[in-house]
Amino acid sequence: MSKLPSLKNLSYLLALHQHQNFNRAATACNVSQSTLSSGIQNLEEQLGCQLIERDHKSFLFTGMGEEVVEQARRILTSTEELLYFAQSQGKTMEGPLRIGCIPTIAPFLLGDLSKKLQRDYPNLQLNIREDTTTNLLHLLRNGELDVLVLALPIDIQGNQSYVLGRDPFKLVMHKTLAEKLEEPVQYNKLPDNSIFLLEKEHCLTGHAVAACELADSSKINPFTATSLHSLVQMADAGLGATFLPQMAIDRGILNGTDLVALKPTGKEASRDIGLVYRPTTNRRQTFRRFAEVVAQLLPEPLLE
Amino acid sequence: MSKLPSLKNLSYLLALHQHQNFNRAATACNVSQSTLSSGIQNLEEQLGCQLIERDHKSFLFTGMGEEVVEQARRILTSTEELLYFAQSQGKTMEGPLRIGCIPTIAPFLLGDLSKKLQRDYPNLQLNIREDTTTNLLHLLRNGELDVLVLALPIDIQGNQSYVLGRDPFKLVMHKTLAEKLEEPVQYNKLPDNSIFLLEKEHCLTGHAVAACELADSSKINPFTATSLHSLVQMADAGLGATFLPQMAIDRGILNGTDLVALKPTGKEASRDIGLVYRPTTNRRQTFRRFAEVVAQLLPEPLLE
DNA sequence: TCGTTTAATTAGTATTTTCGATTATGATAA
DNA sequence: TTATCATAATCGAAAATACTAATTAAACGA
Repeated sequence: MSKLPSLKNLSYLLALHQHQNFNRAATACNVSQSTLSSGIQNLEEQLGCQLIERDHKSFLFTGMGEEVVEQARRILTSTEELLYFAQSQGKTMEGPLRIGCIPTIAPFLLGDLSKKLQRDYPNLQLNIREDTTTNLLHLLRNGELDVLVLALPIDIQGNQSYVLGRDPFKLVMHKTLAEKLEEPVQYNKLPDNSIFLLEKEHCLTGHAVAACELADSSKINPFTATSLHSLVQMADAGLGATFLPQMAIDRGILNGTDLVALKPTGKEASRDIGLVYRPTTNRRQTFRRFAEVVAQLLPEPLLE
Repeated sequence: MSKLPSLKNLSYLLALHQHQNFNRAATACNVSQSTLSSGIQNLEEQLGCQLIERDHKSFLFTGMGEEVVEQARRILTSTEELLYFAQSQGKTMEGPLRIGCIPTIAPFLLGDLSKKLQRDYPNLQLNIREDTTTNLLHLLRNGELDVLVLALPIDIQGNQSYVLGRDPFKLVMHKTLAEKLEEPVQYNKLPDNSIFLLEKEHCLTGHAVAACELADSSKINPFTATSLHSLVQMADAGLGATFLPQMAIDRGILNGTDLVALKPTGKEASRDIGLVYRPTTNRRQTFRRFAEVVAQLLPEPLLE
């Protein structure tokens, strides 16, 4: 069996991929350009295939090169995790914690969360990324994030997860519109096209439609918003109603508006908030503790 | 950030864990005992924690040492996979393929399968392990196997899977017992304690009970068998009936007996045969092609 | 007590890695 | 056109490291 590529050379490859320039990559690695250059050549020789195409002056990663980069990133991440795990003697709630969170949770959770975590666990270094579910899962897979706070259920693609709590949906509309309605609101009392939702990239939309038994799509306005705040503004302008998560309402998203929140139809009109992490992690203890802290900030904590 | 541990030292640690002896481990690594010894010490220093307890003469892995071994095994496996992937230029159906298979599938599949694979893909080196579902999943996780052929549904623990085909259950009994029965067999026509099953370690048992709607446990004999062949012998001796997968019957497990196979109750009286692999694999193409070959050998192939 | 087996240690050697300087190539500006 | 700049590859010397053989020290069994 031929010799394994060295982690050092793999990290050179990653740096080169990131900086797309030998000198800058070398600087980032704290080595000379020649070291990095020969490291890459070495790697290509060991792997027996071309990773980058050199066309004098510049270069380009080959398809294989890109694949190797992906794989190498995972290997290096695992090794870094091993190192950190051992160095911290497996202690919980220490070291960097890279959290991914979706846009319909992040603004209503992370403020209080990071305040609390920084107070109670000063050795925990938080690093937060807000993005769509799909992108976050990709970053998790590649080891660029440690743990995700998402709305479930979703396809977690080979990761592990558990539910932290429930976040009820409320039907939000201008108070003048709400006057003649009683809870739970029957959607057929609403005019057609009067319910506004987020773009379908946001899982909130799907979850709300499912949980609130909003089968009658004629009530849904085809115009979609890009954020909860624009939904609020549209509703406040009297254009119609919308669904908002209780979390957002609790953090005052309706303050200064003339909107009221009503209970919608659907006996489980809520979304689940859950934690997702790689099955190969060695930080389950930390994630568990983290989960408990997050759960305390949810409208309906649900953690055995 | 401190320096990453080297793959070499990690492999020394794995060898030591495997051989539990510095000399033998060193020999296995093709290095001298002193090299391995200092490699381990080096590693302990880098990781900043004790991995093995030395009590003069002998040694013992610490808890942390065991954890590090687990993690290191994954890292090395990934790196080996990367190496092989690159060296084979990502070609499919080449190189070693380490297959795990359960005892109620293996004997009726692997003969034909390996013959076929060796003929069509001479560059594929098969390596087959037969064990229980639980053990196979553990070996898969640790990178000691590449792909599993199992009966689904089961908890695949963060792995990925798909179904290859269906394998119907048949109720097998002595022909004299079968004379007065009609298909599908109503279990209440059978005497109490007359159905023999495998030990509960075999998932076949659970699958059969569920799929064949065998709720009435008074029919099940508490004595359990350890292999399908002993079930056959017990049934042939007239002790009672049993469930066998169609695969086994097709490969002639009833030859030379006075047993007949009847259709049992249950509108989906069958188990699914599926493939399981790590989500981080880079050999999906190979697994897919492999799956197609396996599917062709199943009673009811089911692969889109 | 002596010989055996074990892992750690030591000192010398071999190998690998790294750097700085240099070269070669193309792009850009004068 | 020529000079200048930026890029990546190459080369030889220096530094760091990995490795070995021989030795030590401790434990065990005959």
